[in-house]
Amino acid sequence: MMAPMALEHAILVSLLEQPGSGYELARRFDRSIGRFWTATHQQIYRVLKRMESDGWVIAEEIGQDGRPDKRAYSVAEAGRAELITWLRDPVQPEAVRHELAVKIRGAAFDDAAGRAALISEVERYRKTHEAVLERYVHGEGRDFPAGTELDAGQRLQHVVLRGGIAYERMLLDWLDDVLDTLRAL
Amino acid sequence: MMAPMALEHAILVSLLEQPGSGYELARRFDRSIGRFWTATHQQIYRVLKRMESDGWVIAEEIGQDGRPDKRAYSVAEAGRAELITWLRDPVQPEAVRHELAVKIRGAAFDDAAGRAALISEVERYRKTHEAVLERYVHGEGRDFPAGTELDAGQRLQHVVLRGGIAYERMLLDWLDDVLDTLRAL
DNA sequence: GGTTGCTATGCAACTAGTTGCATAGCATGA
DNA sequence: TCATGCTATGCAACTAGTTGCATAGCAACC
Repeated sequence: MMAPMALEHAILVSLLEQPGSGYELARRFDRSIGRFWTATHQQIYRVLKRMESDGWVIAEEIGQDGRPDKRAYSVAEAGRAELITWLRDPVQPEAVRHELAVKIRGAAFDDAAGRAALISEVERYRKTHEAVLERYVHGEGRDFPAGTELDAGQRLQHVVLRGGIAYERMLLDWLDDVLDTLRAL
Repeated sequence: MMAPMALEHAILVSLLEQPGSGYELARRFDRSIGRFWTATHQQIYRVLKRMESDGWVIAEEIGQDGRPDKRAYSVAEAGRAELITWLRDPVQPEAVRHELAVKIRGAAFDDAAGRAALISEVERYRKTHEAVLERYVHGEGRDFPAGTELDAGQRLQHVVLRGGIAYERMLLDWLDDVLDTLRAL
């Protein structure tokens, strides 16, 4: 049945790192995991139901004080086996979707006002990514301080974070190049 | 009606750069445009039909010698107006989907054989991106030789290509980091 | 005369992901 | 007591994209 369905596998990895409820997963998908996979809470709940009925995960109702009850999920043996099979499949070539690049090439067909608007937009976009980089670098200093012994899982998390940092730095440099190019038109 | 539907807009940009048939567009989406937006020929034909019935593009049947006839599309006024409106909308925050990063974090839950398989896979992945970078650099030398006068459209195409090159270089460096990390586990 | 292969277009069924909405528990403060 | 806001879960309708398949023109080669 082919290889896709990466959301399921991202959830398996996250639940293996730390079991949790759909709500907690949704919040992780807004932070750490969200760096390389995104999903809404609706989709997460839907997929968790399917994974539960496939026997990949096990749910446990947990009563809580001072807040609503929750269903905490953890990975079952079948889920772990599925993950390991998937890990050994080749990586799918990724579907590129870079809207900003489309807009930059599209700017050739807009007038001076449109190009000015695009410059503002690129500046705004750059600011949001500056903030993202700052957040990553801060997280790196907090979670992986120099000179600390790290286990395998932490070293793998760290190398993925370094990828995010490298990406954001590359992006900021390129956005400067874009701004120079747009201003020189 | 919100802002998404970027495929339509990528097609508009491509047809403004150069009118052409669905087949020709599909080939461009395998090369230049494919650098920042992907689509299958089935989807392109489907979307072109919709764009035609919305009056964004105009089709012309062209009889050809030595090969089947084709329907050549060009952008209508309504399509150009739509593109310009879209260009001025804010860029949507992109949905990140980085399967390899999921697999790297997942490797913490696999055994030595699984990590060895991942190393091979990363090496293979690295080779394909080496080839991509080479292709980009070659294309840059061919299309944008140093010291040439470029018009606005070409300068914009060039800066987008530079982004692709910067991305691939960053990626190759990071993959080396990943390989070092995996081997040191 | 048949096969292979590129050009050219498309339908149908499916999967994945988005958007809008709804419900409910419980705490805090006005 | 009412409003606000966070925790927590979910349904329904929709849009976008994928996959598998089908058809046909025409050239070149065997």
